[in-house]
Amino acid sequence: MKDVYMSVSLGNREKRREEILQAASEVFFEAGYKGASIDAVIEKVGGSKRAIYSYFGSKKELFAAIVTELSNRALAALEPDELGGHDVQAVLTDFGQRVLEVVMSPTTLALYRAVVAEGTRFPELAEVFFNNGPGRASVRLTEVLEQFKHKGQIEVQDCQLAAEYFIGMLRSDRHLRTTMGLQEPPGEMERNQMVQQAVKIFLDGCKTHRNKA
Amino acid sequence: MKDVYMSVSLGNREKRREEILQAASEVFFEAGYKGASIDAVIEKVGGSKRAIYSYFGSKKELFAAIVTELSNRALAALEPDELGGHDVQAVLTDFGQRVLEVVMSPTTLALYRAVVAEGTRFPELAEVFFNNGPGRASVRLTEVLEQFKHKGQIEVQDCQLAAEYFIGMLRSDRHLRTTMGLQEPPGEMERNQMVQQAVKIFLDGCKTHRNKA
DNA sequence: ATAATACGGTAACGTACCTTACCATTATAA
DNA sequence: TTATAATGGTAAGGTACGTTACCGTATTAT
Repeated sequence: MKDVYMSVSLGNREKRREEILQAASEVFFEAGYKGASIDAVIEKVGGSKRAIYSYFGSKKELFAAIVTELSNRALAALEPDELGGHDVQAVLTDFGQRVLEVVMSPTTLALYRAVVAEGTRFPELAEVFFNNGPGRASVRLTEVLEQFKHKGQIEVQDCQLAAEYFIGMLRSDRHLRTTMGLQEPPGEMERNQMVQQAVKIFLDGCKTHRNKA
Repeated sequence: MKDVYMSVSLGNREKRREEILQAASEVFFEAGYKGASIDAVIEKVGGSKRAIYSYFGSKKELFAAIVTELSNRALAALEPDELGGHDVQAVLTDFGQRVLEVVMSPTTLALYRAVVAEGTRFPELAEVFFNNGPGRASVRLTEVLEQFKHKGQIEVQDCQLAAEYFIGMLRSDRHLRTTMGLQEPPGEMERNQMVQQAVKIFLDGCKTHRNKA
């Protein structure tokens, strides 16, 4: 009996915590850290402030929980990096599509806004977000590029810089506009076009070549 | 006498307005829109709240004035686009250095943070910032690329996309880290390296070429 | 069934802050 | 010099919000 009650109790507790976190993230993402109020969270999820303060200790910790836990989930979508192909172009295309999908997802965009806004006041959160998201991606791509470099398929001075540049191309102004709410995130078709162009420039460059390899 | 008094009075008024704007921008950039208080501005610049409300009508308008006026100034540094060279590489390098200098300047970074943070709540400001800054840059670069394309010096499908990608490379993860306060802005030497690599990849690509043009 | 315990809701405390009404002080014109 | 207008400072109104104290309720073990 005890076990059952315990597990049910814990399950509910977990579930409730999750509900609060979800509602809170919506409020924080919409209003910003300072603009968000505990009352608004309660209005969304029901219950009382007392609950929030028992699950999370303070507004600050609630925000921290949102950023760290949502960052971890966003990371997950980028983690299963098989990338086992042998063709540079195919690997880059696949990787690019995945990056773009993650980066342009509403949750990631909201997280990005929040972290940029509060990064200077919550440096630990900025680090968590960066290491889980963009950092992880560029580290992984750097490794991949190193491999191709050793195999002689690409020529590049600094693989890390190159990796960051490839990802930077993908982000580009489109990400900026989307972040600022000036444009909707691209759909799958558009994302594919973006990736294709990026891969092409990244591999072949723009300069006119008389003798193609 | 009247003229003198008038001009002095107006000059002071302009000067005072500028002082308030300066102090206010520091406060807003440090604390964020919601976190900034008129009292904090007064503590920095002296005088009384009454003054702020007579120069600007409200907190919102004060913020709007900061974003629009500082955006305009940031633009100025990117405006004198001679770019008259005939060598693609030289033109891109020059352009890249200027972009990077502007983009990584403390003021631009602070503006960027503020606009990303509040963009969804102040869409007009996001538009002003974008059109004065990043938008202007990519429009200008697009024109330049079109020229080189017609001259046959570069091959590229979509010049606008290419332009955005070049600028995206320059921004890259470094801009992200700097924006979030995880890293200091690059110095001139580092910026030059960044530009150099970006130009190289943008023009030549990374793929190994057996027959160089 | 009853005592003990944890959980959740209400209400209040204290603070911070935008905004404005009111007053003093200074500048301007006759 | 004196009347008038405008500018700048003080203080208060009104609201919003993070946090916690207090109390009722439900849950658990004897």
